[in-house]
Amino acid sequence: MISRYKRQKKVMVAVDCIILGFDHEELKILLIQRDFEPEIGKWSLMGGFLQEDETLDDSAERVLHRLTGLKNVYMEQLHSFSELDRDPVERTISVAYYALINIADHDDELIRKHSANWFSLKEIPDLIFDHNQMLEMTIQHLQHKISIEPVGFELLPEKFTMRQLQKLYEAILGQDIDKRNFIKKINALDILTKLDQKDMSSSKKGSYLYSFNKEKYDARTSFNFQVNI
Amino acid sequence: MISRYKRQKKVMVAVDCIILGFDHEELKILLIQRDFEPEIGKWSLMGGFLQEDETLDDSAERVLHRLTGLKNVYMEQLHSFSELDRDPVERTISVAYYALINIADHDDELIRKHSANWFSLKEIPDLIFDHNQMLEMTIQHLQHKISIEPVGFELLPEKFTMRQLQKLYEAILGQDIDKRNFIKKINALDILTKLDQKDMSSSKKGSYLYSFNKEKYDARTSFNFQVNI
DNA sequence: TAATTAAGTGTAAAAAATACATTTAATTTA
DNA sequence: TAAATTAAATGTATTTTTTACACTTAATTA
Repeated sequence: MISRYKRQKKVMVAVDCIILGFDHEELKILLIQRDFEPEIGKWSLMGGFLQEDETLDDSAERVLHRLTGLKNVYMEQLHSFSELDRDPVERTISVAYYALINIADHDDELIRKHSANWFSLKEIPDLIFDHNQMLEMTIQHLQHKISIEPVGFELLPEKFTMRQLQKLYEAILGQDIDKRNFIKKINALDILTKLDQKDMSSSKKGSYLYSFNKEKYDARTSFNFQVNI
Repeated sequence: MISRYKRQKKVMVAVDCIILGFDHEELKILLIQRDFEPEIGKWSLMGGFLQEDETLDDSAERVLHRLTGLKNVYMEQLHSFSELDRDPVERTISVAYYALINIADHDDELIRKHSANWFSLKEIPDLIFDHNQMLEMTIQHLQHKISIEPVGFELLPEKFTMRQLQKLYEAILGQDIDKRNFIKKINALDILTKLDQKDMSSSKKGSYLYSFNKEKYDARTSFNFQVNI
């Protein structure tokens, strides 16, 4: 009976990474310019093929590491894409992952080597295959995810100002938020540590720096953005 | 350069279906007893291999149809599983889908033919491979999903009572809900049509039947269970 | 020392969530 | 035929959360 498997066709499996960062109060995505066919010269997500000795998670981490030099980054599987003609060369299904990184941490050298570039979400070029669709799905997912988990901090440096945090939420949600209500809500969550340091770069007065307090977060019984019926 | 693809190994891709129904105030899952190796005799999700001429969605629909006789059912991709040894016969990645069906609609004949059975979520047997994990992930996902989309109606007959709807929410969320508050909240959503008919099977007084009103739902600007920051 | 700039702060009103118990409509039983 | 039974149907007061909205503060620069 084990021979049943033998009769089945195998397919190519790729992994594509939606790598997001936050810079100058904007969400940005890291794209590479392809130096190989098909679609040479066009912009694309960083991707790679699933190897025999790795899981999809492994594979996505490998792809991310190759472009950014980063490991142990927040990364999640998004969705698998399988339209028959999505890749014109050969039937390939692609499993998309998204990564949230502190944009300051990436390796500039590697990015240059891959002809990669950070793009603001407002000026995304035409990407190859179904990569625009993957990006759109990621943003939708992230808008939702941020209301149920504090994933935003993955995109910030360890120390950040309230303004930075608010601008990040605004960038992800695509809408302005009232400053006083935002601070009230964040404080109510009780997941930040207010530091004694100030960031002096943005104003004369300076603004206090905060850090995400994982202990406080883990101590919560629930993350209070959730919905009740 | 196109030859790059040629050097890549292909893998087996399977699709597994988590088929959920609602009966006797309980969430149930449809499992099959395997009549082939490996793990012959053990309970398992219904699955199949991705064919060359179909997308993953197509494949999942085919698998669902083979076991239930149903088409055009609510079904969504859940997650792709890829542990190296998840299938002992051969490296196989599996893309899990979940389907929500009206349990009365399935084809009994087909179910018998596949030695399939409905199991209450409280008495799930040990399943093959990582199928228990797939089921757990589905339930978690569904608990979340139901707070942002009215997917529950997929599990009910076209006409249902408020009590049925409440018991369904309770079954999915795993907690009791106050009857008055539940009705208040559902009515506030304004997505039901109250029918003139009563269901007389459950009480002497009878209880009014309702149907999901898709027009009303689509007319909403937002589904009000969502979260704000 | 006056002007500038972003940071930091509070309150009142509205909306939503929660806790909670009695009445109603029909059938069954005495 | 009256009384008992059963599940359906319904409302209100309290608490919590969300929203709208504008002035003061702390430092630097002119």
